[in-house]
Amino acid sequence: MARPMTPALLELVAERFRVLGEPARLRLLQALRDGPASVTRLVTATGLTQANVSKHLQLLHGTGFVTRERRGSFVEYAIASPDVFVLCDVMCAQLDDDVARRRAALAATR
Amino acid sequence: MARPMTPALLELVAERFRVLGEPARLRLLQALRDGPASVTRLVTATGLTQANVSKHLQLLHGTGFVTRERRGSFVEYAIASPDVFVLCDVMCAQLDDDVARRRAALAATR
DNA sequence: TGCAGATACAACTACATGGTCATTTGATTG
DNA sequence: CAATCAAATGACCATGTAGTTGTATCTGCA
Repeated sequence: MARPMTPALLELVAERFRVLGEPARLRLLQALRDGPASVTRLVTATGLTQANVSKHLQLLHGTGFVTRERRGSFVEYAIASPDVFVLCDVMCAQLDDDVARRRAALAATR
Repeated sequence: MARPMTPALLELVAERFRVLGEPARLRLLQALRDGPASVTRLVTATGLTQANVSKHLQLLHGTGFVTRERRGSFVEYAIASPDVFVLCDVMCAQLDDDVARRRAALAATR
């Protein structure tokens, strides 16, 4: 956030965070970590319904988190950039820190 | 995302992304970047209503993004860890990349 | 104790969105 | 062209939540 950060820019950033703020979409990204996959492949991998997966993929693709490519009658989706996982890793680290902090705070009151 | 990533863990990560997926909350974090501030200070800084700011701060505090401390009759909120801004920076970078990619794709079809 | 400012909270409305179902579009093959 | 499989789309419902309004709680002070 080094730049001016206009409301419009802020909304764009928020939108991207919101896209990652859904367990189903995180599962899809996680599934794609092993490599590109078709929709049906992702359906079986995640246990979600086809329509549901398709919708989430539209969002992920619309925000540029995944790429889309036709392969015959299939459509292959793939991680656009490994940076997504950096975000997830930072989140996980913060999560751990937060848990530790809570535990410490709890211990202090005991 | 190096760990097992159970559904419960995934939900926790998603929750944190969702908290950052709101322009109002990003504005609050941005305002806190200059240092700790009371609720009223944040109200004037952001132009949001008091109740609204209070609610958002509850969420940010509940997820550990900000700390809370009473100072007399005021309550001072502060950034819990600068890591939040790392997340925002990565998002901004991805945003730029995505824009560039779109521009390139557009140019290719021209 | 009573008042005033600061913050939190509850109830409510409006809107966005996740999930499902049914249908449609697109591509392959016979 | 007909049949079939893959993927996308539209309609719909249910839920979550941002924002507002009004009120309650808490603190400091006269």
